[in-house]
Amino acid sequence: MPVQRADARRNYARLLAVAEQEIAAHGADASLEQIARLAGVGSATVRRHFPSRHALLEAVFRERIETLCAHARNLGGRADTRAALLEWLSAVTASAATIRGLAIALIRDCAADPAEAHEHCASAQLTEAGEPLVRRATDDGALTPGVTITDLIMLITGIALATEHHPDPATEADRLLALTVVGVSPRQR
Amino acid sequence: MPVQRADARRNYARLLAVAEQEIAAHGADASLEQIARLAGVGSATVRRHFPSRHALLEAVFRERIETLCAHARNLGGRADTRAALLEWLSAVTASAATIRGLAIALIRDCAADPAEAHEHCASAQLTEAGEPLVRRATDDGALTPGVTITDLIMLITGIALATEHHPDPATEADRLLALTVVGVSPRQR
DNA sequence: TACTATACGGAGGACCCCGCCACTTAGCAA
DNA sequence: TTGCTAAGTGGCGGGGTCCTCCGTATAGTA
Repeated sequence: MPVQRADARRNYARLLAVAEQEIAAHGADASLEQIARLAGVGSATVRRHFPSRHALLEAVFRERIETLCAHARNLGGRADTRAALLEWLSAVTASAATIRGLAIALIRDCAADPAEAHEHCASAQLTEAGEPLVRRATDDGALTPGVTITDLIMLITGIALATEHHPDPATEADRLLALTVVGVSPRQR
Repeated sequence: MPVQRADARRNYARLLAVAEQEIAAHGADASLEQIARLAGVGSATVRRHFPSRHALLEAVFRERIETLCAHARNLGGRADTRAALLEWLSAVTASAATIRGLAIALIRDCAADPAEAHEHCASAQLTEAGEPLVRRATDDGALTPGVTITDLIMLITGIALATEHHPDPATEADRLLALTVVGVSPRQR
């Protein structure tokens, strides 16, 4: 198969740039039509490059997801496994709460079209990257047994969604994450 | 002002019944047009009785919200303030996770049209009803100081949203709530 | 330069939300 | 019972989106 044509690549890049702005401005259900208009292409071209809205979201957030995964890998060597996990969770929360549409993309692709790129979708990538941190923390006794990386990511995306309409999503999300980590009940002895 | 006309009341009731089914079937953004069609009325009639989609959601979930509020009041006399609060939180979680659209309605009306019935919207009602439970638990030292009823409701709606696409939302949501209450880290010491 | 697969844009159908306006009808009064 | 009137209704048109299909332009190659 020959490589993509030059104009196709150009359009792809322009769409991605425009989409990022539009999603930041209007959330995960920004108008695809509007994105096409701003990028100066026909609406069919959008659908050609991104078959589904979800595909577009994944593409827009890919870099950020990869950064988070790299962050997790970097933390893999830390001696303090609990601190490492918490730092990463905090970073993920910050991204999910700050970048509009990311949280929705994360929950949606759990239940996206089945058998459709289910290996390297955003949430799967995060799960895979975070899993070692969770495992090490659990082995150290720094994490309640039974808590999975999936649980943690679900909690984070939930927090991000719930704080989306808050005046200051980032700090509120971080607060809620802290509560979740420590627990809502005080240490009883 | 004269009371509503009989036909208006009839249409209202039919719309409410149809809307409940449609929202259960298709989520919070079910088609208003379709609801009108199924109820056998014009689409304008829907908008007349429910000026906004959010108004419709509130109306559909009102009974359930009131039940939850009553539940909270009933628990107000319990000696074990911690158990009372937890029971109520669990009940709210179950509703939010089970009844499709409820969680979305709850977060949306936090940031709904400002100055618009902000007193008796669903989330405000829940907040008001749950507040005494939280206060009593805090006074008893059964709740980490600084945790507010708003925090708890946000966490719950977040959990409900995040588990929406799970095969078994109710149990998963309850699991996550339990984690949140206890905290993700094991008791140290 | 000529050809062809690749990529494109726009038209058209289906759906939805929304506001407007002429018409129907419930409920009251004579 | 009969009329009246305002509350209530339904449908239409405008504007928007998503999505598919198809004729056309063009990048890359021979």
